Amino acid sequence: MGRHSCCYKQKLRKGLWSPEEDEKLFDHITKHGHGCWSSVAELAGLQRCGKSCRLRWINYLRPDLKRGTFSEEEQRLIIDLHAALGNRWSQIASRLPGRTDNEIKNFWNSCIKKKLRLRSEKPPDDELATPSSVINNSNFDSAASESQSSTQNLPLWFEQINNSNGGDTFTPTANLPQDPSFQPFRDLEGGAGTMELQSCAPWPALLPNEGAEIHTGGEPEDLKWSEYLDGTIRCMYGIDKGEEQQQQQQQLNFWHRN
DNA sequence: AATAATGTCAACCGCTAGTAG
DNA sequence: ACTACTAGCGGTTGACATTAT
Repeated sequence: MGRHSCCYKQKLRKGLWSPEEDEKLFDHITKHGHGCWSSVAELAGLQRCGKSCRLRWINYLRPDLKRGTFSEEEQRLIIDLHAALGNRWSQIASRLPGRTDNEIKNFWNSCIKKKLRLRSEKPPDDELATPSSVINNSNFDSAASESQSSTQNLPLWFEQINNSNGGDTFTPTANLPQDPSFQPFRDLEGGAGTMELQSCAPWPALLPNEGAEIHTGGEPEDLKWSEYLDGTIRCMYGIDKGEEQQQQQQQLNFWHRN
């Protein structure tokens, strides 16, 4: 299977949509529906490929879209859903009416990524840093079950960063590493593409699976943020590949019942 | 005020899955 | 079974806006 055929077509417009193009597309779809996307552009009198029209409709023109920043409730939901589903943005978006997968993905990659980065880069306050021995599974069990079963509470690490305004007033409260050169992942000897989540990782307040292996499929320096976060969250919540589908199904069943 | 650095977000790219012929 | 095509997805890019120096 090759590329989408429209990619080969010449003289099609790319880049930002003009108000006139938006109007043409909106008018056409509200009157006739989109039908086959590849024919929408032509029928609407647009020099665009069908793929571009579809994206513009889904991400911007759809009348049921919600605008503006994410509410706290939505943020909670995104974090919970990402913990359960990983980078399945479309599935996450399907649980947030009026929000698009693109929007959620952008939110995650800018806002939450930044918060995590801040968290991992801030040197710990000596009096607040807690040795890894404080971490224990009983702490995690209650927090993890709370996080997974409820959308009422943000994970502690997120609350801490969120409340810090991302500025100089940041005051970590739990489990930060003493060593500023601390790296959350370390190589396992002889295991290419395999890393271990260090104890006392800088972002979560509680770690369930200290020492759990994370298979990244690449060298540490090649680790992408999505993999980094996904691996982190899997480790935090004790989600292994085998159980993941089952958990996802249970979660979906729960949602469908409610 | 000018420039650089950083953040945000719309849009594109490349891929897979599904489907019709 | 195979091919051609579309829909949809997640990753990435790049233009523009904002903030820092």
